[in-house]
Amino acid sequence: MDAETLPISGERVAIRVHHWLRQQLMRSRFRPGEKLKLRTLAEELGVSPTPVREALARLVSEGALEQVDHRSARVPVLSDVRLREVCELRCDLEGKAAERAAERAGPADAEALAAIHARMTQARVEGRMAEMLVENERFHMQLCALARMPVLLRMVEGLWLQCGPLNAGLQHMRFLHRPEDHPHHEVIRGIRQRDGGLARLAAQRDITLYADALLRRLPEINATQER
Amino acid sequence: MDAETLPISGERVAIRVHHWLRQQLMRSRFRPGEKLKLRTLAEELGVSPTPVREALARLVSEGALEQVDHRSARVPVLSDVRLREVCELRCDLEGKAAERAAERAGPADAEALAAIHARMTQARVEGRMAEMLVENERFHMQLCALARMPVLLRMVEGLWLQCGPLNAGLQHMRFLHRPEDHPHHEVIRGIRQRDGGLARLAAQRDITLYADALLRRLPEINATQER
DNA sequence: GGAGCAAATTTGTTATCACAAAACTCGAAC
DNA sequence: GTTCGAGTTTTGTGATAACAAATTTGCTCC
Repeated sequence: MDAETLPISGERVAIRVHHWLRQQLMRSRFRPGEKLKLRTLAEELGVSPTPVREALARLVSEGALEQVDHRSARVPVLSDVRLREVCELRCDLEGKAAERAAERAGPADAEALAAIHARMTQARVEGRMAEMLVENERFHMQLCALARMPVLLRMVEGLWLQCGPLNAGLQHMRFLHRPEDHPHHEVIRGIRQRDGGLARLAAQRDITLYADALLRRLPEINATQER
Repeated sequence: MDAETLPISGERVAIRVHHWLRQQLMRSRFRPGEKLKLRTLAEELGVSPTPVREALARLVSEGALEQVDHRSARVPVLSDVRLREVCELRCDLEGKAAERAAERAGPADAEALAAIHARMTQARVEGRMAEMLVENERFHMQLCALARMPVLLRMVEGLWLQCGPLNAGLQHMRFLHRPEDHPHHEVIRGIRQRDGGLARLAAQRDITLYADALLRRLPEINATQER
């Protein structure tokens, strides 16, 4: 489950470091406000500072990290209004993606989506929360991929990355809804029935529920921030 | 008007190179499909390859450049469908920004916007097309800034950057509409009257007209691509 | 003249080094 | 006990060099 070491995938070291850091951010390894130190990361990964530098620069450009005092990079501390903005944009963009996906996806795509959701539910009931979060992300990204809008997909990935460090606060959260009431079910139904409006509304409801839960937890999450 | 040399602004070399490359892309200095070579750029700017590398990596992450064969970076060649997608997303996001700006901006903001548009019109009638494009970009970015949504602003900047290399094709284009019919006027009116719906529709009409004109020119623009 | 292939050159990647600025440490003074 | 400051350490930046992969060149053979 854990991967303290660099993934073998990808050829260039800088790309591998970028993926690794991305994964660590989505798994909330770093707390909001924490500074990421060049040599520390390089030493842990067994590489030189140069590719780590490139990876950090990319993450800053993607909005996953923020530059502080024009020197070091740190995990952003999301304010209440900023988290609301990210979630509002996710509603717009993922809503559009869901609608387009319903128009373009075939039956096999809908079943693949259902399979992902099933794995997610299984992980949740068995208490493997980290895995649950991974499958949830996979569900949303797969939905966006079905819309066949690569620019939109990239933007949604960026928005997810900005929320990543906060997901730790969801690990110990109670169920937001009973399994059979999960909004994903209606999303899947929208895809199956090629009902774009239904898929859009369901996706937006899913995000809204997530946002509300996160906003309630935000004060205590930010209380644990570094510095 | 021209700036072959690095801007003095910003402290770090990598940041300056990044800004410079961004500017060059918006001014269509590089053709679609052109490869950007590390040592060539570094020599031209009188710096070492290291900061140029970081700048290129950032631009790839922003979608302004694309990685080819996992090695070099090149200016993307926008297909018809991809340009449509970018413009559709611009419609959605800038439309939302215009609506929010109308709700949040004050009278002084509206006049500042009108002043930018006046400078743009002046530049256009006097044939200074490059300057016209700069002022047009300033108008749209200022509009997004008035919405006070920093995440949205960053995403719109990214979308503009992807269209930047194509703007050369607009330099020699006929007027899209008579000056008094320019959609910007209705955007400004929407801001003045705090009419979010009007501002949104006008902004979207502006983008649609731009997109249609660009799509007509796209074949000949892509015909001049490199390699 | 064109195809194939090897040498030479170009080009991107990464590690190392020197440097400057920021952060930290540790006393001393009040 | 707190504050200030000098010296040390840490940390990021950018140039350089070594290396590898890709590209180009130029020659031969058909």
